Amino acid sequence: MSTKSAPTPQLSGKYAGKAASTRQAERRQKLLTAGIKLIGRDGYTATSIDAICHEAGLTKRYFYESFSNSDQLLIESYQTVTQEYLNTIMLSARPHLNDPRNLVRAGLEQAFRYVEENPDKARLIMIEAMSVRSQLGRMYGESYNEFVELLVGFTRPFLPDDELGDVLLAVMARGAVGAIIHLCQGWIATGFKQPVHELVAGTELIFDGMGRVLGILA
Amino acid sequence: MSTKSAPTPQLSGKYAGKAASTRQAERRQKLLTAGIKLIGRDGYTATSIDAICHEAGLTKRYFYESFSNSDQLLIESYQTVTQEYLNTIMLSARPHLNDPRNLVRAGLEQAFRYVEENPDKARLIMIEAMSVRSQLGRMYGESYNEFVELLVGFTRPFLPDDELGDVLLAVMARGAVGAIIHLCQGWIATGFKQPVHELVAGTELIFDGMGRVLGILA
DNA sequence: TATATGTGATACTGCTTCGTGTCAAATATG
DNA sequence: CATATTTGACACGAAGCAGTATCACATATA
Repeated sequence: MSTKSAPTPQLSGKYAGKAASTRQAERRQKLLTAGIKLIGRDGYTATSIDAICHEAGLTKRYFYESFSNSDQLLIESYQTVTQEYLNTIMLSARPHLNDPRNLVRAGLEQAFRYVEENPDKARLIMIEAMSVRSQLGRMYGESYNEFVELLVGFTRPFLPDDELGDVLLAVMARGAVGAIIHLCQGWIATGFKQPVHELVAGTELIFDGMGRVLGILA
Repeated sequence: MSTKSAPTPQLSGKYAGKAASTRQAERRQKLLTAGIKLIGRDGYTATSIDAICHEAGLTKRYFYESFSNSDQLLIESYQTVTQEYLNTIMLSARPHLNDPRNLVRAGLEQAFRYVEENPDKARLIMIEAMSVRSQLGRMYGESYNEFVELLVGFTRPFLPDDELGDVLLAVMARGAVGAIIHLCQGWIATGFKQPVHELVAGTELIFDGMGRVLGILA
């Protein structure tokens, strides 16, 4: 009983041909995907942990293996989708880094198009995330500011040396982000009735005005 | 037993010196006030009907006398507070109806000041209302558009005959509302750290730019 | 005083969800 | 084949809340 006492502890054994860490990562990903889908489609408060597990084809045990509660999943979902959203906008804008007007237009078009093509994800990051934002004001200062940083980053190269002040520039950028988000929220809530080009054109005019104030455009 | 069968039904009797309808209206108002306070302070999902009744000094029976469920109360609270919010802004702006710059400044100052002075109410209409907005997209098209109408109404007198198109004007106005709301949301979430004058100044610049685009300002 | 209605406190049912625990089947190792 | 771990299905207790009902007390009218 002593010689064989520890019967080959077999830590991190394989199963289904995959290592334990791999399996766990896959489960986590499944839960995240399921959470994004259900929370975005049905709303955060209407989505139970059981429902997410069912959608993911797993059981609750594995939910608590990867997340401590449903807030955690919402936060992670929010960050994941927000990152994806910003990436697609950046990719659309990047080809026009030297032309402010086309830069704005390309970015805005993608900002709205993504919402139309991914309504659940958009609902998640633009509407449902508020449920937890009220509890975690931090998120507002973290993941969300990336959007603002993106905007300021695109703008700065065109700025004259006027020195308007970083504070005011930041406020304007946050306001611009708010304009886009708010228009998307209304768009989602009314079933995407308004054509995308109208939203883009109107938002372009707002950016146009800010460009003039900043001394970038005529 | 038949002559006195209907024992003086005594419909709508008095109590505590007040008519039945008066008493009921007072109870309803108490519940509304309590709901605004608690939902704004603790969040919609964290506020139970029992808690609202306790805060109002009433019992559940009277909650269901005036509202069919908690969603109803949230909607009514939202509409009440939104109306109050718009009224204070209008009152602040009205003295400057002939001067666009001061009109904008006065309106914006009040828009932010109200939030700082009534954080619970602001949280209610700018953050918690989203909880039910996702289910009732209608609200977005009703009570909320009053804000947009307010803005367009203030703007129209200054518009040249350029005819930019009502559609684009509406999109711009909704975007401007979104900018303000979004800035307020962030401001609330970060505990009102940023001084109000910075928010006003930055937002003023956005409106300034829109004014130029619309041909109102130089 | 007697009766009817308004009021407040509280109990109760039914439902849902969370978070944890149990147990048998499936898959690995020796 | 024997043993250990992983997995899935499900059960269970605790808690919270919605919505309704009950009962004693307060206030009105006759």
